[in-house]
Amino acid sequence: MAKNEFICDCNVIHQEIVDFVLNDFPNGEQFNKVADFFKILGDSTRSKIIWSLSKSEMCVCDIANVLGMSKSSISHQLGTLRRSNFVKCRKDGKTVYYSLSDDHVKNLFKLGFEHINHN
Amino acid sequence: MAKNEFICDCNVIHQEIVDFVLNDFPNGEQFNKVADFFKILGDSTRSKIIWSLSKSEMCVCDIANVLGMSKSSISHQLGTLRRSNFVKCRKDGKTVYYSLSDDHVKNLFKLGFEHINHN
DNA sequence: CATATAATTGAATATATGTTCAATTATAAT
DNA sequence: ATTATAATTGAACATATATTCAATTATATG
Repeated sequence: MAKNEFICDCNVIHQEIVDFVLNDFPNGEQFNKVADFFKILGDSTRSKIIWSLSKSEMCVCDIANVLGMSKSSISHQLGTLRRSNFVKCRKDGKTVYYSLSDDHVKNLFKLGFEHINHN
Repeated sequence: MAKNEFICDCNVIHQEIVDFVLNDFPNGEQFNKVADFFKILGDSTRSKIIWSLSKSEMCVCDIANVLGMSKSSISHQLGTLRRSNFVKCRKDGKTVYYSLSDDHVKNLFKLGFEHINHN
């Protein structure tokens, strides 16, 4: 009994195509990682933060003012961005300054912007 | 009264930085579009579908078999991908064949994969 | 026409996620 | 020490989203 029968009630499975695609199919963990990576960019608040930091290093308060949002929500999002290595921070007295981790993110983000303005 | 006072309880706002960043800040709609764009890629099921379609045109049933998921859930996700123009489809009899809309998506997706394998 | 099947759809459910609010931490200043 | 403030944190809440299930549509075939 083919494993297909558990999943599908079709007769027209193109087995050779299924096999071809499955042949070098990355493992699930790979897909989770890519998805998690893109997910970070998939929120307008975070994308505004990334845009802002691509212009200048900023403290939490600056970002809150630019976005017109509470410091708390910005801080939560910065935490998310920090944990997924999109941004880094340095502390100076009571103030914490954030900046983009590297240009890689900046470039990919720009590609996204180009994309939406092209279509 | 500065508009800041509504948002922030800080004294150390760097007004010149805030102004500089606000100077050519895209409107909210732009950020929504970019975020929505990345959000589509930010799900492992959809990223598996995109990977699969980057290998070959496939019918719904083929994809369900490759991913080991129900036809219904795949069809729902294909609907999402179709509505946001990531994939296109053609009908042949009872079968619907899906493929990627263009190489742009494919390339951006590959960048994501490269990214996670570099860090 | 009646039946079979590939695919879609809508409703329901469960889970994930973003923001708010209140409390807390860490640092500076008096 | 006490007070003030920039930032973080956890819990609660509301919203968004992915999958399942059942029903339906569209096409092909006997």
